[in-house]
Amino acid sequence: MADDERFLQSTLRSRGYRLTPQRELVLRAVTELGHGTPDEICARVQTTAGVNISTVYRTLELLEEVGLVTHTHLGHGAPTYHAASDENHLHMVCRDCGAVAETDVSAADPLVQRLARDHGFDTDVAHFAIYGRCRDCSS
Amino acid sequence: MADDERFLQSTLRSRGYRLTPQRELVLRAVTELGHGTPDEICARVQTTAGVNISTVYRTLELLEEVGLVTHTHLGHGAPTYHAASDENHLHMVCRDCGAVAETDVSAADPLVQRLARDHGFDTDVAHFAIYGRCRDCSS
DNA sequence: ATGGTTGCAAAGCGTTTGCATACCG
DNA sequence: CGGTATGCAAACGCTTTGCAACCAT
Repeated sequence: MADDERFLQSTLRSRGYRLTPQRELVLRAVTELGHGTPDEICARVQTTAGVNISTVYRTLELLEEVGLVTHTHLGHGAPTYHAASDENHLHMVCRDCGAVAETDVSAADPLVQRLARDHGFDTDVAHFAIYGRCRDCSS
Repeated sequence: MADDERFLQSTLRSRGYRLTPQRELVLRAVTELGHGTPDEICARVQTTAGVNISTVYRTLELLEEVGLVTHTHLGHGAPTYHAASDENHLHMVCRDCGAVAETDVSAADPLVQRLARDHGFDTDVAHFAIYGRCRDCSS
């Protein structure tokens, strides 16, 4: 049994969940893709095995609950999932061309600190994208 | 003819659009509500007249294009529209209890300036909510 | 009169759910 | 074996679209 399979199993079982082939496949797809919508993740899994889209949704929710994946909203469409092991980054989405750029979460440190101080709010900066106009579309 | 009706008419006509009763009604509903989803705006309009939900969607898109309304994503559900004349504010959404609090956009000034300097990115901070955990749910 | 605008109904996308079957532990 | 997890299909919430009738200019 591979190390990460064992890790996944213990993570799941400690919360009363079971290790299934589907759950391994979905987690592997997310990790390999880097990021993807439920649909993209499902498509990726289909290249090697059959997993139903409902199962992908249920599995992503479960993997998020146990802390192995997270999701981000880049716009009105489907959210993007990525492995929690991925370093956290901010997504900048251009309102005009739709381009998505990334930057370090530390750029938001002053905002995070201010919301903590003024409102006791514990911010997850990466959950929503930053919206605006990119350099190219500003000119 | 009322002043704001005249203003709406000139705003629309200068771009080749027409002034219709539906457009007046939708704009008034947004202004009076302060903020609302397309559905809520439609319901508000229904109290005085019949406007189809498709027309509400089309009208909100048009009013946004001409700069009279804007919308914000507070979560996975329907976006929230508000009159552009409303002062801009940030929405903080609690991941646990769902509470929505507001704060001034200036809280994000350092972030906005940094993205402008480092990436030439012109940020619309209010378009997406700030996600996290509120004071009550943090304890 | 002419072309933008509306209402309606149907289709669309992304997601959730009920239920019988399958299979993990 | 007991109960969780899956696949399937149907329903769901929100939004867009095609089209004929309507109406602002």
